[in-house]
Amino acid sequence: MFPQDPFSGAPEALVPPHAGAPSAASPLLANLNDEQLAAVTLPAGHALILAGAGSGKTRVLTTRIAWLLQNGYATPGGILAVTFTNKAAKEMVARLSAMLPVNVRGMWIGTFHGLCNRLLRAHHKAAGLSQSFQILDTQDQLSAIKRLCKQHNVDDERFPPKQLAYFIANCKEEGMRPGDVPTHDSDARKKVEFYQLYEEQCQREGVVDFGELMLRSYELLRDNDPIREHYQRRFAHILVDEFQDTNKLQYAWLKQLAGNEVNGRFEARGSVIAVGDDDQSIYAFRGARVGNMTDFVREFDVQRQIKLEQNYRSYSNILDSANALISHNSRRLGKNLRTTQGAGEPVRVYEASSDLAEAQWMVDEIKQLVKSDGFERKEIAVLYRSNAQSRVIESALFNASVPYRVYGGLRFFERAEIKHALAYLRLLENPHDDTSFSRVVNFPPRGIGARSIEVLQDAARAAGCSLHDAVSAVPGKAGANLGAFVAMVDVLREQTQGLNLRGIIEQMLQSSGLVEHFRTEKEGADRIENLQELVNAAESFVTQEGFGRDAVALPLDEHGTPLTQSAVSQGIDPNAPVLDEPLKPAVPGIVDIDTGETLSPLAAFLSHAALEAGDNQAQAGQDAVQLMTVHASKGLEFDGVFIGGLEEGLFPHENSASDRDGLEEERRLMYVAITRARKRLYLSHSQTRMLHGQTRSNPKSRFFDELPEGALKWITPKQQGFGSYAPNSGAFSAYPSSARGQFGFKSETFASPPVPVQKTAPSHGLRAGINVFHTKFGEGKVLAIEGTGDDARAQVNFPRHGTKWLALSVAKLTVVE
DNA sequence: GCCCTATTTGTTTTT
DNA sequence: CAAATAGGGC
Repeated sequence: MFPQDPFSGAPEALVPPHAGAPSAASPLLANLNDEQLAAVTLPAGHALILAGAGSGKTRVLTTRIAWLLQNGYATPGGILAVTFTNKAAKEMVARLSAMLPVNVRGMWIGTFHGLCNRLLRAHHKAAGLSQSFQILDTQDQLSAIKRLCKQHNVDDERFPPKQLAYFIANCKEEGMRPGDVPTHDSDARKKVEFYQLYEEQCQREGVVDFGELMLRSYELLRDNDPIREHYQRRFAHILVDEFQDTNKLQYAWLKQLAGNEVNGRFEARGSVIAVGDDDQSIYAFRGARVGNMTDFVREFDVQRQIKLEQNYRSYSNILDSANALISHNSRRLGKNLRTTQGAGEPVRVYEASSDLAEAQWMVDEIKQLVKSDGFERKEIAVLYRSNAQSRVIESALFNASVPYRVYGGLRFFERAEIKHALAYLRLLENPHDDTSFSRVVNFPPRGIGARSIEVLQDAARAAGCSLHDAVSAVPGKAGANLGAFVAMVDVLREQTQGLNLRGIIEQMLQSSGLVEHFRTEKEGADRIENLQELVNAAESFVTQEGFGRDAVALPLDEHGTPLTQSAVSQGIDPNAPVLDEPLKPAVPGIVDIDTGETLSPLAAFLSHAALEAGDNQAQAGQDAVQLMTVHASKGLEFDGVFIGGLEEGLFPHENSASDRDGLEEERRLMYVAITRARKRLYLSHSQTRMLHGQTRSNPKSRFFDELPEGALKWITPKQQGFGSYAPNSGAFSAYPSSARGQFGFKSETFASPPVPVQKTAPSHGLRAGINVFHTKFGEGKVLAIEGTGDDARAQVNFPRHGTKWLALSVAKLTVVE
């Protein structure tokens, strides 16, 4: 029944006797349906769980882990759970700790890249890396590539840096080193050559990109028998979330952890449970391979497949629509969602005359939902295929004074000032990180221009060393300036020895001159605020998230002695599992459980910053309508969902509609969008749409033809002369009577339709400190005013777009009270 | 070395 | 239409 010895270290008797037949009624298993119960209590062995949208996938995954622990089938150290996003990983940890009083830190729960990072830090020598290697994010990678292009005079007409970055990432996802890439033509040869150069540069600088993180740890496992054996023995239970999104390399990585290839046949040791939904695979465009699901079944000789088809989310009109739509895809694993909820409201479909009218219709319906049906605004989402569509909707929502929140955009650790600060910190850890060096060598400006840097780069290349080491070879004034910079960083490194993370960052902010620089710069106020926020982020990283899942920071008893896991458990819950794993005492710094090697708090924080870009800080927490792309909505659910722009060329998108695979992915995307809705679903398309500055008119999406007529209700637009829905007829000049005022008018005067652009504003009513709204940038705070009349300019800080100078004669600014 | 203007180029996105 | 970038001028 159990082909391998899956519960390594556990006596055979502990293996549960049957699937789906738990012995005792455990509170853990309460309220699970049969399918879910079967999945949670699967016996040892590999399994594929096809989890439809809204079928309680995360719950099954976490309950499975808790069940294994509680019944002693596994110890925390024996569990590896891998997800794609930090959000999903966090969610899993949170739910798990709510279920069990177990120290979740012993478990390896995280993203693919997070776990790879952990693996590489623990075994950096075997992986050929320094322990303090830095992680390049996409931005860093691109600038590293641009630097390399310049150095080698690569023709960026023929080989745009972006394309090279894409090429390299692709090769790595396919598991190919430069030597493995086929070179048919001279272009391919050139690219591979460049790939090789890039690899050498990264190795020299001690940095790895995201793809490298995966590939390097894959190779580590593949080529190092003792390490692979160790982890294979250790991780008796491997659980993979969103399996349909794994790429080739990630699957290969999992196989390394799960077992060995013997005579061309894969023999697994541990027990792998893959959870996924082929119908929700929407990332093929970046290398995800749905085919991994069928490969998994074949190569792991999967005996058990469970389909979770019971949907707990949506009414049947919504679900029927989703089912009908997705049935038009070929090559599915086959799955049909069902619900016990009633039909619910029909799916409303609206045909608008223009994108403006469409947005206005959405706003009207949203207001209706909130007012008459008692929907919370944050339970209503507007989904669209591409980000460009959000603008009209934002503006319509704004004009109707409906609070909203847009997802997507710059995230915290991606902000320029934060990246500068991080670059300084990285130089403390690793002076040879040339990407970081280049980023801050002249920021704040210290008279080191492009010319000086060129000389330095030539010197570095000639000597085959890092920019840092080449500084002494640069003569003259340029050399002196460079020397001063390097000396500053070196002094800073000395000064911060022994300081805690907070101290290090604060000292860095001073010594680097960053704070000083932004203080003198007019737009600097909020940047300084962000830098302060970085200190806070570091602080909370150290304390609460506490070296987080990586640390062995144990709760202490009253004598300050670390508690063992079983003591912790017993102290909290008499029914808790007894897990007598010996634990190491809490130490400052991260202790890898296996190697005992420590990583400095700073190094840990830096990888955290690279691996988790942070939230895009929009005004969170408010009861606001949620705007996002369909991609971003995956995994979320809302009471009411609007899907706009359902036109040929847009959704399905023209760039994807040419081949069948592309079209099927678009259809899955639509499927994901539909299944986000719990109670109400609204679909719309428009006869005309502004795109790239041109009005285009596209026929309505073919997806409409694939939905069941019976579940739909077509709404004919109201007959309207120059009515409120006609474009440019005033739909957007009706300013709200509530909290906002048109710029240049006193708040009482809104009712009269103001013109969006106020040419002359003798007393414009703007002053530093008040909040304004801009149709593009959203809400922001006025920092300064300059000039008068037509020349008047205002400096405004927008949370999502940074600080801008806006000419008041041009910018559409509205005062927010 | 910085700032301003002309040109270009427009999916989806996480790590 | 509008953001990002490249190149020219100071």
